[in-house]
Amino acid sequence: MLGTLCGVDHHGNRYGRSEAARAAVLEAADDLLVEHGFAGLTIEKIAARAGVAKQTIYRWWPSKVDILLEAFGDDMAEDLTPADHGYLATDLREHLARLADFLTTSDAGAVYRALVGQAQHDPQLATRLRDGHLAAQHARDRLPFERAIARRELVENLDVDLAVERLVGVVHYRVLVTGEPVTREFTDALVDALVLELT
Amino acid sequence: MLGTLCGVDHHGNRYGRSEAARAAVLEAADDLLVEHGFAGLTIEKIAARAGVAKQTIYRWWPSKVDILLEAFGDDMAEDLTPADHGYLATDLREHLARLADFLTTSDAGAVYRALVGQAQHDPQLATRLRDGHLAAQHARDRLPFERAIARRELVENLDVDLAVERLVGVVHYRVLVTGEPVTREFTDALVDALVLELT
Amino acid sequence: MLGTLCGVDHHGNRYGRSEAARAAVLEAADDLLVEHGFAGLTIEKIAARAGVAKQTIYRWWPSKVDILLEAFGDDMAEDLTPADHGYLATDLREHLARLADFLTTSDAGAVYRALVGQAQHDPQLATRLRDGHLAAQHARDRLPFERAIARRELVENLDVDLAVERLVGVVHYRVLVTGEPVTREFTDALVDALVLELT
Amino acid sequence: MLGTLCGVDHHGNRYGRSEAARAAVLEAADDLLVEHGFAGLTIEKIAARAGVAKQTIYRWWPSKVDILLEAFGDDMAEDLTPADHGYLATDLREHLARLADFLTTSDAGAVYRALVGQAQHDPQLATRLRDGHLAAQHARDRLPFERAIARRELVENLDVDLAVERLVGVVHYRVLVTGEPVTREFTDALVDALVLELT
DNA sequence: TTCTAATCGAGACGGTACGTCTCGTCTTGGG
DNA sequence: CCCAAGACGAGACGTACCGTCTCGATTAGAA
Repeated sequence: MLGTLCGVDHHGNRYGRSEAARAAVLEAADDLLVEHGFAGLTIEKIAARAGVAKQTIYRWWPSKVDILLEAFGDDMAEDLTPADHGYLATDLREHLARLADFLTTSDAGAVYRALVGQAQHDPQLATRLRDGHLAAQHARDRLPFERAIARRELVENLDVDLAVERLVGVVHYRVLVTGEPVTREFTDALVDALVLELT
Repeated sequence: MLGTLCGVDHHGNRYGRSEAARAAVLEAADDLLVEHGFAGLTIEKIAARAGVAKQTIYRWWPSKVDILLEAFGDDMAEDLTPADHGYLATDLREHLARLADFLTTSDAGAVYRALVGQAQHDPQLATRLRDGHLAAQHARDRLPFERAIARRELVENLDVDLAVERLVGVVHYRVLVTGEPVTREFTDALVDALVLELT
Repeated sequence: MLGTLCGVDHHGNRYGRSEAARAAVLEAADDLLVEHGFAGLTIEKIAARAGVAKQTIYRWWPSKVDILLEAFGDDMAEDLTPADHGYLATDLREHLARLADFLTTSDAGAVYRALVGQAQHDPQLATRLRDGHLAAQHARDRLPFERAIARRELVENLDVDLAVERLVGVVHYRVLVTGEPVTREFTDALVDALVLELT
Repeated sequence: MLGTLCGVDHHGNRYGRSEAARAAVLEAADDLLVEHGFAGLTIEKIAARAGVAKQTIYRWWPSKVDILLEAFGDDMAEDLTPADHGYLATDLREHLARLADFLTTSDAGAVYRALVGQAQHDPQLATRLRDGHLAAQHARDRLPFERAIARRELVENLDVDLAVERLVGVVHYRVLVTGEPVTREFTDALVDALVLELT
């Protein structure tokens, strides 16, 4: 949030930027990405759609991926924080199903896939994505395991990072590489196999 | 190979294309991708670097990803066909280590990552990539498991596809998403956990 | 003239530029200058009006004044070459009336006035205008006097340059500075006074 | 003059405008015109150079030519009021020499040339220039002739306007169009020829 | 041997988007 | 009420590539 000075609808002043313009740009970027894909997402079209001058975009965002990063915001944290059901298997089943849903059906997931795709060509974006979002998400992904360890459901010296990657990685692979559907049956089977192995 | 008619250095004839031009384009594309990244890979620059007219490129390749796909060629099949050591664990350990090496260090791996990245923005490319290369690779990835089933090392009704994805997917996740190094220790641990679980 | 290769209607080739594009640009520039003035004459609008890409303009003309200079072309030579009536007074009367008409009513005159105006801010344009057109026009302006000297109507040691400026300069002053109409009465009076003085 | 309230150095008060800001703007405009020419004279740069907000300029001057007009002020009246020597030839020689000097060497002359140049693209400016300065100057230019008529040096029914233009116009032509130097010899010759013809 | 048709290089063409610049307007907090 | 500061919508600037086109030269099998 940019502070109380920015909430008013105005055309700019020396003490703060236009919140209306900022919101319009983010929404336009989101819409255009979903409608026309990453290639169809140009600064020119964002500006036109948002009813905003190009210069206003360049003033606040260095590139279109910065717009997407800001539009992406905290969607991941909001949608992908695992709930605590008291059982590891249940926690993981729910969480992985949510992850699959997020990646394949949500608008935020579309932005995420575009960003990860672009990160293959842009090492700087890759770094920012990892530091800004993936690290935090990884910490959230660890929670079910850590809770299970705390309640003695799992052994203490478990390699939690590896366990997380063995779930999350497989789902990502389907989404990003093979493109096969990620059904509830698939994620449940993935979780069950792992939980069976670990306990 | 395009046959004996194409090998000569010439500026055109009515029965075949210039093999020299074809090779120059593929090499220029490869070089530019490695040097300047996917964004710096333009038809204009490929033509200039290859000493070839733009029209010659457009005549034979619909887009720059087609050039990359052709440059990518059968590198994957050559580098990533699993050897048969007689033991599932050994086969998988070797294969996964090769995969990690291919993805992170080889030129072909760089092209592969660029193509997968671009496929996030280009569903048509995604389809071609899957049909043309990923399906074949998946079949090769299955070989160690199928051989283990044949020699009764594994049960017959094993979900081989799932097992493959639980190995390959995790490595891809590290390479494409988190960017963490994929060490031999990591791939061995991945294989050992799976093999222990399945046998 | 650009040679026989340029007359064909095409979209460009390595041996010549598109005459159609060139003509469209010059005509569009002329039209826009007359309609919207020099300030409303932008490369963007010329391109749009001419149905031509901006790059095509930048390829051939360094700036919009170069377009005007080319559009101006040889209009001055065509319209302002004094005829020979055998009498100094008649020659000058006709010539000065033509000059007034050219400057105040013709499209080429509008371009000329814009160029002279712009030359006040652009010394390089001033030089090109003088070397390219004004010098030649001055030579033409001298013709009636030189013919009169040849036929002994005027003395041999007459300062022809000064005489020319005393006619042409006054007309320019009205057109460029005071904006008063330049009537036939005015130009005739100007000529008569001078001729009376010289003979 | 704007009164005693305006002389103080302040950042705003409710009774009048800042004289300091006004003077800074005029001086900055003058400097920028001389240093970078008319094209380099932008409201943005004037504001930056004068240490003044753009809005302050737009509040008081509709456009940059208005600033120049105000900066131009009464320089013409001060420099170009013909003195009375008692002889037509002397009056005119002095006056025309002063005019040439004013147009070619003074700062005010540079502003004048820029304004006349811009007036070729801007009919409104042309009108204001004529009504505001040129008419008054023309009246001053007539003075030597009117004094000569009064003292019977010239006939009463002389076309004074034409006579003025035949001197002033030729000098303007050299300055604005041909760019040739306007020497004392030239102006003297011009005057002498006219005076000889009229008397 | 000459003819013919496809390919080659070169590069001009109409476009689209880029990122920068300046315009003239607006909104603000302080004097 | 004026001032500075500066964000805003607007739109032109000159550049880079896009994908299409036209051209003359090159080439080798067919006539």
